[in-house]
Amino acid sequence: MNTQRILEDTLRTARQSMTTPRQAVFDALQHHRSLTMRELVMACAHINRATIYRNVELFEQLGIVTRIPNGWKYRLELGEKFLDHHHHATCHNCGASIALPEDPSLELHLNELASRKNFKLESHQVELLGLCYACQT
Amino acid sequence: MNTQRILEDTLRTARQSMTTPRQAVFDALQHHRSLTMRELVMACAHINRATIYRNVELFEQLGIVTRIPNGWKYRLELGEKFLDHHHHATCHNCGASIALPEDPSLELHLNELASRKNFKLESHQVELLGLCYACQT
DNA sequence: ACAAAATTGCGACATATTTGCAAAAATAAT
DNA sequence: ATTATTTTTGCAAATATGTCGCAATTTTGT
Repeated sequence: MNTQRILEDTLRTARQSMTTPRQAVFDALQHHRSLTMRELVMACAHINRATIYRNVELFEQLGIVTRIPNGWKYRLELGEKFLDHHHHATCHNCGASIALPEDPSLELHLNELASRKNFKLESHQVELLGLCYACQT
Repeated sequence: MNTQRILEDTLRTARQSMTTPRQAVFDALQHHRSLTMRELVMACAHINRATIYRNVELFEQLGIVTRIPNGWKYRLELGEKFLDHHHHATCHNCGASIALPEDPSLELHLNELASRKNFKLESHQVELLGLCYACQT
């Protein structure tokens, strides 16, 4: 099933309208792997900033978009409906955000950690911080 | 060794002065387990906001303070000089930040994940998101 | 107690995010 | 296809968060 279809279905199911700004936000994220809020606003020229913020929040609730930690800020990425679950490493020299391969055993591990505290796990974030290969010279 | 002593030694070793604002920031964090920046500013009444920001940054570099992820924001906590390394779960109903027990095998796991990508790991953040026990009713 | 060095407070600025509300667009009904 | 209803947008202003230069104050080393 193509991504456009998933987007439309997700919105319809949640009884939300499909609008030009929403399409623009989605397109920008689809074309750029990940963006900061600022970059997203620039990528969606002509669309009001407040509208973008509101739609990012909506998309996050619907699982269309995920905020990934990046230092003490965050970046935006399409959610698991579109991209496989994964984590990121942030290079604190060049700032790059590197996608890490899926690791099922890590997921199991976190599930177990949560259940030991009677915590009902719904999602999680892992961020590795250090130096990417290129910056290790 | 008591915490006050560790604080003073850490500052002295780094050739930084011990001042009233720095003591206040440290005390606030020691008494409240974790605080948002806003809460810290309120807890340190009479101390200038810019000074608090500057000292938090200094403390972070010296390992006195750590920023822990809390949704897409962060909270401040004393660092590993004072508290054992641990992660947190955030309840997205009541907002509570729950400290999780140390888990050495999780640490190993993350080290391995990093080395598979030739990434030089210096630190990491793990945040579980979901419902705390009290909010699961 | 003194001089040198480090730190603070202030006020202004920059950036990020949120809000109320009237206008515009999308959806549902006819 | 047009109209009525509901949702969403744009705007402008408010709030929040973080940063900066610099003179005044505090701390440190002698």
